[in-house]
Amino acid sequence: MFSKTCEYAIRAMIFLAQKSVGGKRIGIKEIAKGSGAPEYFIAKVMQNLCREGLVQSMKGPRGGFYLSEQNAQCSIADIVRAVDGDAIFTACGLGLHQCSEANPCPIHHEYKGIREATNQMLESAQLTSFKDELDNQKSFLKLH
Amino acid sequence: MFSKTCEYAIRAMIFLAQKSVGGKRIGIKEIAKGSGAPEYFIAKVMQNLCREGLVQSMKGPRGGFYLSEQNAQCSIADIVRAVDGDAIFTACGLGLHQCSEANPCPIHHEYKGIREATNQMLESAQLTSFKDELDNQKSFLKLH
DNA sequence: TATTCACAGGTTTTTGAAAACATATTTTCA
DNA sequence: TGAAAATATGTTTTCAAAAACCTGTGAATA
Repeated sequence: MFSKTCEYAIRAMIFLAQKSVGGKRIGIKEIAKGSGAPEYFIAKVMQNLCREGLVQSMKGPRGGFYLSEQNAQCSIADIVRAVDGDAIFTACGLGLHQCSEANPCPIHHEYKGIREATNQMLESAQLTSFKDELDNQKSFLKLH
Repeated sequence: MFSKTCEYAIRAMIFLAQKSVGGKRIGIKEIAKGSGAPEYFIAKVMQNLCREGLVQSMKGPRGGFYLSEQNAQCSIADIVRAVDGDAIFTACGLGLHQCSEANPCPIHHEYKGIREATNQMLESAQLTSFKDELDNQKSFLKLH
């Protein structure tokens, strides 16, 4: 569904959503550990997300990454768009570039339904909504 | 959604479903052209599908690939399983191996709904059902 | 029965995502 | 104000999927 990079990004952002309360900064090492992603790799991904404004960062001692109030409202869909682009929201299931409503591939209409359901799911999944479940151990990011 | 290899495979099988009527054999060159896949690459994919029994083949002059009656009943899901394995039918949306009903990731329940809808769509999409639409130009495999 | 056609299948090459590394830059705080 | 901490960024390496190549093998038919 998502690229490996995107999976790392989503996990890192959810981890941040749980840990970065009140603008608290979280170091890249802790993020890497908490999201189960390679440190150097997730560092680069976080930089990109930072440049796109989905997350904030601060250098220096006691620095790290953190979420603004607005960032906490962002959805999984926002992260996916930033990392994987919008192919998942628009691309043909069979990889046909010329597939469209007017020129549908054999599974176009069926696939469209799936795609729309996926879009809606990803758009409505906000980072804020994950914190409570994680805190109450109703969901988990890693084996505990 | 699918690997590039799998997209080729699905397209090739749909192409076959349209062209191989009454057990008529279709050469690999025509399949490559008709599915828009690299010739040598799709040849290897077809061999694998043949070994798994999803398609039949015959060597020699006037040889090629063809679908048995039973093969024509096979679904997109069957092809996906043969090429990409069943990860798409079971894997966690965030790529967490330990994610399960008892140990759900933050998007587990939402994603499960999508996955089940996808499964059902792929299982019910049989090759036979595509031929008519393609013949009547209600759907297309390539730009015409 | 020999020739030719087309799939079978092993090997190699290419490509791009993923991961790792090294260095620069910025910020904090003693 | 300088040392240390932490992100920023460019470069390199690794690895697997994708693509290409080449020779082997079986079947049809003239």
